Amino acid sequence: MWTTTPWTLVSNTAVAVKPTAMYAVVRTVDGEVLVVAEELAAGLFDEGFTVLDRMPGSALERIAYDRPFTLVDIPDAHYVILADYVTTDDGSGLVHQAPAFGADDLVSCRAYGLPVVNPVRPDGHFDDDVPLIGGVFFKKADEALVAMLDASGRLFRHVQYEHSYPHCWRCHTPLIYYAQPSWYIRTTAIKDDLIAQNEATNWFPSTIKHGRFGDWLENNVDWALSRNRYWGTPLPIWRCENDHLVAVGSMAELSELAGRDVSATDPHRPYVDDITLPCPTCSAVATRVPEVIDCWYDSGAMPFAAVGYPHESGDFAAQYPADFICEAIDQTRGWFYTLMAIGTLVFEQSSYKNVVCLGHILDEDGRKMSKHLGNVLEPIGLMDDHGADAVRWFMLAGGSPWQARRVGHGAIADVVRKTLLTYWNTVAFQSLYGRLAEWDPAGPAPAVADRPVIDRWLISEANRMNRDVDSALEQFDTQRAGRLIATFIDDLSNWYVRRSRRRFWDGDPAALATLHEALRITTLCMAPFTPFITERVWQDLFASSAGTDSVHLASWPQVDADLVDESLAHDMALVRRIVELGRAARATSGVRTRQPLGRALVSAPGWASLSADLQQQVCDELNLVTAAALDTEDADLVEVSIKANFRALGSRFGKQTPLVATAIGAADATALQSAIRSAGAAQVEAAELGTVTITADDVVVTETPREGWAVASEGGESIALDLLITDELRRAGLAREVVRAVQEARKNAGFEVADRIELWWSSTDADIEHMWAVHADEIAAEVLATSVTSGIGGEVAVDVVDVPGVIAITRTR
RNA sequence: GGGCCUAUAGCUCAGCUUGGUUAGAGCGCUUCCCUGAUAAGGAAGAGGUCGGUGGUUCAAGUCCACCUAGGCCCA
Repeated sequence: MWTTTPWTLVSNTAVAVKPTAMYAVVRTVDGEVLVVAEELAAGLFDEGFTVLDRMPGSALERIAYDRPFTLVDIPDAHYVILADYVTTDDGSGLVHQAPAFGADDLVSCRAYGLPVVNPVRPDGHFDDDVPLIGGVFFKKADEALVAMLDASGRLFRHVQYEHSYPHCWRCHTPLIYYAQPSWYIRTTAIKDDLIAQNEATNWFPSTIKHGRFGDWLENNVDWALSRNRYWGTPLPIWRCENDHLVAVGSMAELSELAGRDVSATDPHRPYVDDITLPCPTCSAVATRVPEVIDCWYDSGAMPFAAVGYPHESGDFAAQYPADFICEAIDQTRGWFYTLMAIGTLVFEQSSYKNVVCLGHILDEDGRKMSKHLGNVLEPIGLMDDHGADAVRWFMLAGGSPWQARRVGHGAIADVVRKTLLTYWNTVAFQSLYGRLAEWDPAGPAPAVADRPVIDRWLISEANRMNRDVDSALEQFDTQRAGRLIATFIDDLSNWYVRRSRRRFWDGDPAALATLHEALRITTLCMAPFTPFITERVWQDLFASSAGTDSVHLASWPQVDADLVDESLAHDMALVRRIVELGRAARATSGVRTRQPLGRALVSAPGWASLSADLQQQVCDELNLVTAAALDTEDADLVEVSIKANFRALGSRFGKQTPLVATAIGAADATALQSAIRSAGAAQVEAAELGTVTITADDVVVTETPREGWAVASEGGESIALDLLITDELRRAGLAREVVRAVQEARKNAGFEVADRIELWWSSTDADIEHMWAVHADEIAAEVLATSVTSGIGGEVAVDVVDVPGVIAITRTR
C-alpha cells in the first residue's frame, strides 16, 4: 500500500481494496512476492515480474496482514476490507486506512466495526508514550518513520511526489484531518422540507437553484454543530457523570435548574462554565459540555436573534421571511444554507424568498483580489476618487451582478463621464433655463397631448423607460435596468435637449414642463442606483413641487400607459436613423452642416407617412430646406438594389432558401421592385424550384439616386443630399458662420448666456452687404443682439474667416 | 476527483432564452465636423479565427457533444 502521509501509518487499521478490480500475486526480479492491482503491476515493477496468481479484490476480504508499525495498540484490526472508492488509476490499488485521519477511511472502517485509534494529541503532537516519535509534531515524524520502515525491510519505494496539502491560511502550518466526537443537528431529517423550501425560492441566476444549491441539499449531511474553541456561543448542554444530558433554553431555566439566580451571569465562557446543576435524572453534578456552537449557526439565526425573538418579538412576524437576500456565490453552503436550514427547522419556512447571488470582483488582470497578492482595490479609495454613486452604479449596472467582474479605476471613471455627468448636466440645463424664465413647476402647463411632437415623444420614452426598468428590477436585473436608464439619459441629452434648445432659450413652458417631468421620472428610477446625486437633484428641482423632502421618501414612479406611444417611438427611431445617414452623407460630401442645402431625397419604408413635424426634425438637424420622398421623383434617376431577406425566406423555403436567394440576386432589381410595388408581389425563376412568388417582406430594397448627389444608405434606407449651393444658400451659410463666430466671441468674452449685446458690422464686399441685408434680423435673434448697426463700433472683435470685413459686439448694460 | 459558472475588438462588456447572411456599445487610437448645458456630441476609419474541435441545420456567436483555460464551492 502507499501513502503521502507516513505519520498516519502508525495508526494503520486496515487495507482497502476495490472489490471489482483484479489483483495479482507477483514475484519480482528480487524474488519478493507481493500483491497489487493487476493493471498497476507493470508500472510498479519496471524490471519485470511473474504473475503467480490472480483474483478479484472481493476474494481478499478479511485476509489478515502484518502492519507497518506496532507502536500503538490497535485491537481486532489489520485485515483487508472492501471499499468502492478505491481506484486503480494510481498507486498500488491497496489503500492504507487510518480512520482517525480521513473521512473516507472512517466510513469504510466503521462498516467493519474497526476501532478508531488516535495517538495524536489535539495540539498535533504524538502522545508522549508512543515509542520513537512520542511528543513529535505529526508532520515532523515522517522522516524517522520512513527510516524505520526501511530498516525493517518493509519499505518498497520512497519517492518525491507532488500533491496538494491543506495549510492554515494565516500561519501556514500544515493541517490535520482529525476525527473527534461532535454534536450534530440532524438536518437529514428535514431534507425533504429543505428541498421544498428551495423550490419555493427564486434564485438569480436561476442555475444555482437546482445546480450548486440544489445539489448541496440533495446530498445533505447532518450539520456538525460543535466547535472545540474557546470563543463562541457556548453549547447549552449540561452532562452529569452518568452521561445524562439536559439542554437549557434560557437563563431563567438555567437558574431554575441550578437552584439559584444566575440571570446576571455572562452567558459566555468562562463564566457560564462555573454554573453546575444537579442532574434532573440522577441528581449527580452536571457541568456544561466544553464545546461552543459553530458561528455559522449564529449567522443563520440572524432573522430572529437580531430582534431578540422569542423573548421579544417586536415586528418580527411582519419581517419574516425577508423579501430577498444578496450575497456572493461563495455563501451557497454558508449563509444561504444556514438561513434556510434554521428557518426551516424553527419556523418550517426559509427566511428569504428571493436570492441575488453575486459574482466576485476581480482585479484588472482577472485575478481574485487577495492581501497575499497585494492586488486589493480598497472600496473607500475608489469612492474618494470617483464618488460613492459612481462605484455603486458601476457595481449595479456595469455588468452582470452574478458574474465575476474586473474592476478598475478606468471602468468607473467611464460611467461617471458617460452617464452620471450627462444626467447632471441635463439637470443643470433645466435648472438654468427654468430660472431664467422664472418658470414654476407647480404652475399650469400645456396638456401633454397639446405639446409638440418631440415633447410627446420624450414623455412617451420616459414612461417606456420607467415601465421597462420596473420589469427589469422585478427580475432583479440591475444591469438591464441600468442600461435602460443610461440609454434614456443619452436620448434625453443628445436628442431631446439638442433638438429643443431654442425653445428653452425662449422659456417655452411646454419644453420646461416636459424636461422637468422626464427628469423627475429619471431621478426616481435612478434613486436606488445613485442615492446621493438623485437626492441632491430632488431637493434642488423637485422637493418643493412634489411635496416630499427626500427622493428616498417618494413613491416609486407609476407608469402612465396612456402616454406611451409605440408608433411615435417607431417613427422617431426612423427619423434618427435618417439623420445618422444624413450626417454620414454630409461628412463624405465635404459640405459642412453649417452650410444649408436646398433639398434631400429620402427612401425608407414609412418615410412618406411621417408627420410633417417629424420630417422637419430631419431638415432642422441636417440644415436642409426640404426633404422629400425619393420615389416621387423620376424613376430613371434611381438605382435600385435588392437583397434576399433570409429570415423571411428561410421559414418559407427551408432547404431551398439559397436557390431563391440566388434568384433574387440575379433578377433585374428595378423590374422586381416596380412589380412588387404595383402588384404587391413578383415572380422569380429559382432554378429547379421553378417560378416562385416573392412579396415585399422577402426582400430588402435599397434605392439611391444615380448622379450628382451625396448618398448614404443602410438596411434598405437611404438619403441623398442635393449638393447644388445657390447664392442664396451660400449667403445663408455665411450668416450661420457669423452667428457661430459671434457666439464664440461672447463665450470667450465671458458673457452670460442671457446677456444682450449690440452688434456692429462693416464690409466693402457687395455680397457680404447683401447677406447682412437679408439675414441681419435672423442673426440678431440668434445672438441676442438688441441692435445691428452698419459701421465701426463695439468693444469685442469678432473674427470670421470666410466673411471679409469687421464685426464687433458690446454687452448691453 | 465532483458540481456549477465563465471565455465575443487592445481594454470593460452587451448580444445567446426565441439560429437568419455587414456581430454591437463604451473607452483608447487616426482623420474630419459641430458646439448658446455638457469634463459633451456627431461622421468616417483601423481593430474580431465570437477560446478550440466536432456535430445538428438551407443557415450557428446563438443549439448539442467533447476539449482547453479561468473562477466558485465541495472532496
